[in-house]
Amino acid sequence: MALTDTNSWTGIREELLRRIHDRVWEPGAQIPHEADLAEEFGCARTTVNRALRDLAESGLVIRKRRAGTRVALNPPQRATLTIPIIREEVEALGKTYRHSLLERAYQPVPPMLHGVFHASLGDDVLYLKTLHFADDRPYAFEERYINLDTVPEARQRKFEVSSANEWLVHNAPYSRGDLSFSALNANEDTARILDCTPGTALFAMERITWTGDAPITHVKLIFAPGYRMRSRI
Amino acid sequence: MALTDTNSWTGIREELLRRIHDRVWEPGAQIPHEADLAEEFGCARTTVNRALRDLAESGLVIRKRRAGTRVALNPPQRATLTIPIIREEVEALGKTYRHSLLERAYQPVPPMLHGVFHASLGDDVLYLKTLHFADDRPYAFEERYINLDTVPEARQRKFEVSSANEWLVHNAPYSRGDLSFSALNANEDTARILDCTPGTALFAMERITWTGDAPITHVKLIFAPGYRMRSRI
DNA sequence: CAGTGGTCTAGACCACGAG
DNA sequence: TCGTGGTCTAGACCACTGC
Repeated sequence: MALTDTNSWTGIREELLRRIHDRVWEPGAQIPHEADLAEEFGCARTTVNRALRDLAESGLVIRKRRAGTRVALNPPQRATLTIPIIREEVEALGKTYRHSLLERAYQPVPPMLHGVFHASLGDDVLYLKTLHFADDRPYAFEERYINLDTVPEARQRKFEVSSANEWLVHNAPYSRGDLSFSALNANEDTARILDCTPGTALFAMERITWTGDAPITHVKLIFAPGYRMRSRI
Repeated sequence: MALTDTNSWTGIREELLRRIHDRVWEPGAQIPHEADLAEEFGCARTTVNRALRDLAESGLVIRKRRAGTRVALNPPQRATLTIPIIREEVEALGKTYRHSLLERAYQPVPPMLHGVFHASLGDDVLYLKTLHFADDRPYAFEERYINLDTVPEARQRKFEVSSANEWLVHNAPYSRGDLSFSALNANEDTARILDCTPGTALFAMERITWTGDAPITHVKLIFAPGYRMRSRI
């Protein structure tokens, strides 16, 4: 009866979705085995598997060996957000990008990062302070620490032409990263740099990336007032 | 030479990842066809396909028919963030959750949402103002509009015991949602409700969910000071 | 222990889109 | 147009885990 192709895995996925939405299968209820569904749809079990795997990835069903597949009780709302390189983000807005390196220094690991950059405490890290512009207006302020144990080549780079962001993406691929987002009030310095009033609420993103167990870099990005991060479920 | 199983799709994925990280295949370069890789690893093409598909999903390679597979030039940083039901988020922190309904009213569609809730302008929407607590401290303040055309049953619900959030998740599954995150300064009202100083920077999330083309609900959540949203790449 | 999902195979046909 | 990825099949064995 389905209008969709029940022979393609996407078609099967749509039909399964429909049954979940229409409460043919209640939340928490177990749904038929792959083998049964395959028979019902007249396709190979692999195809049903593909459809169910996709639903499981989006969190709508929970699959366990032996226990079968159940409709999720509290379908988590998963959103994939793409964090582009700032230059691309700005250019996608139709604006002209440029950035300016405010500071470049070798510093001891700051206390905040001791737990993370567990490099020998005497060692220095490369500290970079960058301001990103969109059409000559401040767009985001970046503070970055680079682990020189992991990326020694960074010593040779000035990061004036291409930003550390881009250079690292191309030259020190990470395998894992921790992200966090928050809101903070602009202090005197930040306000001056981002050209706003002290106290203004600003959107901030922090990120640490790792290659295996070795931390590569820690970045804190503070966006100019009015920034919104968007995503779609 | 690889230490990983080269017969499992995850093993193959790790080996491909290694070659990308080690620059065996430069960014932008084309990598061998599935068939060649399958031969090299001594496995079925399907298995290589699975590994490559996974890398493509995470944005590390770009696949096109006829054109082959290339290492992405600017691997976008994709993060999957899971937005839980607030009650679960609070309980996961080991705190006690409760919520309090501050207001429940039928209102005309607010101007801000005219473009979205293109219901006949005379129609009312259900407006809800809720405060979420963690251990009796304000956790998040929620303002919500519910489209009664889409979810007429909401009229019957008081939303005092179970929150609108949970009720909707269970009773009006959405097919699509738009999310945005921002920072804002607490105004007098918000500050009073969230028990903070006016002007404090607060983290806010807005979400509109749809079922097909019909909007279900618009929510704006403003979190108490100090909130961080975390994610992992 | 045994049932369920997870994965792999070898082969086939198809759809897209670059050249 | 035709090479490349996308998908489907029928069958098999395996791994996990609830019963």
